[in-house]
Order: sequence, then C-alpha cells, then structure tokens
Amino acid sequence: MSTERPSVVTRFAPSPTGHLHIGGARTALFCWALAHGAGGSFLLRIEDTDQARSSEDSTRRILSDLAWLGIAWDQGPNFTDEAGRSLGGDPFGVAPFNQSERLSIYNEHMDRLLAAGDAYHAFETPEELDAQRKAALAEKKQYRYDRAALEILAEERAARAAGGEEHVIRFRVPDAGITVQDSVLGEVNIKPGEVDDFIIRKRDGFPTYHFAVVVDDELMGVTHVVRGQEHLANTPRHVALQKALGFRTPVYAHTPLIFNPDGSKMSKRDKDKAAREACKSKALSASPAASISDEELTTWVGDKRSQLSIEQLEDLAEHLHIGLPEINVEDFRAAGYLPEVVCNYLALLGWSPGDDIEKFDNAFLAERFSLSRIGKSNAKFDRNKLLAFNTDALADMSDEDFDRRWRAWCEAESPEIVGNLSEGQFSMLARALRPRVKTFLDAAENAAFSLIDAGAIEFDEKAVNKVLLKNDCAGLSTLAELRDALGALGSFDPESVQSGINAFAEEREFGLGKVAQPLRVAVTGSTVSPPIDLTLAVLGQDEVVARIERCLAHCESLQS
RNA sequence: GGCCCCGUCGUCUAGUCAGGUCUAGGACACCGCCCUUUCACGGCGAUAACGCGGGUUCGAAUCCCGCCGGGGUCACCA
Repeated sequence: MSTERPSVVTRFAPSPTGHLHIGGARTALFCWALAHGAGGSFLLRIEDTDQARSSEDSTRRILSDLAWLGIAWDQGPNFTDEAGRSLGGDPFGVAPFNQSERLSIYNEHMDRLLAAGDAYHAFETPEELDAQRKAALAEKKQYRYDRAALEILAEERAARAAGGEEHVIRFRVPDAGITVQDSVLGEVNIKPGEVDDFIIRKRDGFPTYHFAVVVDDELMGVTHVVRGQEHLANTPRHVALQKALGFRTPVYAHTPLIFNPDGSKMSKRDKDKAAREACKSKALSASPAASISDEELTTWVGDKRSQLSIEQLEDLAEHLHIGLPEINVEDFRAAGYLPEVVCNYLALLGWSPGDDIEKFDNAFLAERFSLSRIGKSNAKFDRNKLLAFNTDALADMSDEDFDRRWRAWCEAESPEIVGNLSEGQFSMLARALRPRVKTFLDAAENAAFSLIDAGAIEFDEKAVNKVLLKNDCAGLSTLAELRDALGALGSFDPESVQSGINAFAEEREFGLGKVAQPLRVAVTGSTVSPPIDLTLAVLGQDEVVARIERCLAHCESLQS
C-alpha cells in the first residue's frame, strides 16, 4: 500500500437514495476528468447517513451507471464492470467509503469540537424547531436558531446528553464573516450572522451531511471539490467547520446547473407529467398496467400532486407505447444512447474546450479539462443536440461495432429481437438500420417489421390506398407480378434481390419507386422501411412471398 | 422575503480576465435548395444574439454603476 497520496484527489459522493441523475453524472465526469488530467485520483464515496432513505440497491445502480459511462473510480467501493474491469479499491488506506461505517471516526472529531466549545448539545425537538420556524415566517422574519441551548450550563448539557436524553449536536458558528474562494465564481462573501448554528449530529447519532463531508474530505485527502451550484450555500458552513477542526480547505468549484428546456428542474416529475398527459389524452378509464390499480390511476390522473413510482410509470408507459423523458443515466442507457456520447454532450453543458471543438472522448476531456473553463450560467438540456451527436456517432461506427454493441443493448433491453432472429438476419438488419437510426432504441423500433408474423401485420390503409389501390390497382397488379418474380429467384441475398428488382423495373420501364413501394406496403404494412433489398433479404424468400400473398388477399377483401 | 449566483443567436457555447483583429465564430434546432425507390443519412445555403439604461474611453460584448430578468438556498435530506 502506497502512503504517498496524489497531489490531486477529487471525489464524487452520491447519496444512495435513488438513481444517478444526469446532472450528477456530469459532476462525476468533471471530477473524474480533473483528477485524471492531473495524474491524480478519483474517489467515490457513498453518503448513506440518511438511514431511512439509503439503500444498497441504489448504491449498486449508481456504481453500475458510472461504470457504464466509463467514469472509473480509483478509490471506493469494489465493482466489476461489464467488461470485467475491476473498479475501486483502497490504495491509500482511507476506507471505509460508506459513511454509515465511519461513525466512530465522526464521533472522534465531534468530541474534539465539543471539548473545545465549538459544538454543543441541544435538546429542542424537531416539532419545537418547526414551530419556531413557522412563527418566524409568520412575522416575516428570517429564522435562525436562537442558541437557546447555550442558556443551559455546559455541565448540565453534557450531563443530560450523557444521561441518555435525546439531543442533537450543533456547531457553534463563529461570528465572523466567511469568504469562499471558488474556482468558477471567484470570491463569494458571506456576512457575519448569515449562517446559524446548524446541526452536525442528528438525534439518531448519525452526523449530518455537513459534518461527514468535511471530515471525510480531509481524511480521504480530497484536494478539489467539484459540485453543483446548489451546494454553494453550504460551502460557508463547510469552510467554517474545516477551520474549527484544523483541516485544510480544498479547492472549490461550483458548476452551473442543468435544467429542462422550459427552465424547470429535470426531475421524476417530468415522467409523471408526460405519463399523466398521455393518460388524459387517451381518456383511460381502467389501468392498463398490472402494477397500478384502477383507483390509483384515477387519483393520480386527477391530482397533479400525487406521484407514481418510477417502476409504475415505466410499466404504464410500456402499455401506452409512449416514451418517458430521460432524467437518470439509466434512462439514457435504456433509450439506446452511447455512453461516450452522453459524456461528450454532458461535458459541453457548462464546460467547453474552446477552439470550436465539440466532439471529443473522455481521454481528450481529461487532457484538456480545467476548472477555469467551467461556465457560470445554467444550461438547458437539449435532447435534440444529444440525439444529433448520437446519430453521428452511430453513423461513424463500423458495421462490426454497431452490430456488436446493438446486439449487447438488445440482449439487455429488447431480448425479443435477438431471440427471434438468426445471427445472419440480425447482422443484415443492423447493416440496414445503422445509417438511418438515432439510437439503439430507434433501431429496435425500426426492426419491428422483421419480428412479427405475416398474419399480424397491420396495414396502414392510407398507404394501401395510395400505393396499391390508386390508378385502378396498378400497384396491386405490380405486386402480384413481383410475387412471382421474387418467388422465382434462385438466391435471396440483398444483391440478388436488388438485381431481380432492377431487372423487373427495367423490363416494364418503371421507376424503382413503383416497385419498391408496393413491396414495402406488402411486407411491412407501411411505406417506410430500410432499403428494399435489405428489407426483403432480412425476411427471407418464403416470408416475403407469404406476406405478399396476404397483402393481395387483404386488398381483395377490401374491394369486394 | 433574506442571503448568494448568473445574464452573447430558440438552445449549448467561443469571445470577457490582459477594450480595437467581433460588420460577434462554431454546434444543435428551424427554414430553403440539392441528392433520392420510402424513411433517414449526406451536401449546400439562409435567418438568428451581446437583457435595458447610464457612465469611463478615441474606441466597450469586453471595465464601472443602476435597473430589469432568471436561478440557487434558507431541514435532525444530501
């Protein structure tokens, strides 16, 4: 075990109370890039001091999402990613990385503060404090803890606490003003009296976030703290605590925030809203999803304040055939975005390398990243641009890579595709779809035509009319001839199909559209599909003939 | 409301620290044209911004002040 700590240590410290938010991912990415660009170390710490809300499942998901993004942590919980690479570990002997396992460490420093008179026991109940807060609000006064506990003699406070009386510990905030040096925002000055004596240890004996963060950052050798601007107001507290504890103050960098295009927060509520609107527009009377009762659905649709769980929303979305807005990293993963593209796009929100460079990978980011180039103003998340980047990345991929990665995605998200197609069919589909698809999910949706039985095709009546029935059923008779021509083909690979179609068109002096469109409608039900040669070749000769037969029969039944 | 932060095309941004080379550059979106067997891809082109008002200066997107606008935060959550 090396004792020499790196000169740059950054950390990402999520609380395992839910999913990895896309904004959190960007913070992690910046931390990672800063450390790696400087030859330092990136540390992952799990802030699970909220006993009620933390879960191991959440931790696991967060680790998995970070690994998927390619944001590898050098110190932290052990994890093996899908490629078999092992992440985490404790090369500098600073474990454990779960705050819930560090209670004795916190208490040791807590005691120092207590002994020095920089912290004190307080006995107000949450209800009492709440009442005080409300009273202050009613008088339009700013609420600050009134230090009532300090009226009690120090010995008595200690004795009551030692005697088992329920209490919290508060930090006695110095009366002086506090200056925060921020690498992004510059100097931020907080006047004396703005920060009140905040709680550093809760009734349950766990430290609050403020205390745990300060102790851990010191003990884990963290040199740079990069976090969202929502934490800016906390920083004076942390700086004051560091001073009282005799700790260094790390370099701070508060990044701008990420919002929806309309300026609202990107949150689970967006999913709620999208699903609720879909339900309303479909005027649902009964719940289509097993996880939601009819009553639950009715209440939820009618009351904007009520929320369903993410799992319920996803269940509902699946039945309604709608997409929910992506908020968490796993949403983007499920939606078929490439992790390197998500990172690239994220890096552009609030940071820029300059020189009109926009497309880059994480290695470039690490090399070029600097705190001074982080912007100050908040950004709006533009899915169009992300989508455009993803489309470009897919288009730049080799056929082999696309095939391999889309297959891996399908195995996780859309197993019926890999299950119902042969390897050869899948590869042909991949080749056909790659240039016209924006995400893996998009590809999966475009692959639908190849998965259903001939009997299950739903014909788009508009397409049938336009392509087959118009002009005295010209398209229909072409189709009948095509059935014979294609049925007679000796081999059915894309090249043979294409030359067969070309010959057919030439013979009749048709444009290719007059041939391809009737075929599209016949084999997919709609006018849209990949190039016709690949579309047909994926299906195979027998299936194509069967689908044409069925289409002819369908049209006949329409006419009689 | 108190405190704090921010303000360049619709959006992400370059340019601001060291004022002139900025008649403000790039990207995404939008619009138009071309390509085309559908849908896409692709190619070309166009529209589009320094929040407002005062200063300082020969000269301001860049410096100063005020205003307006947006955001964050005010938990025994993190």
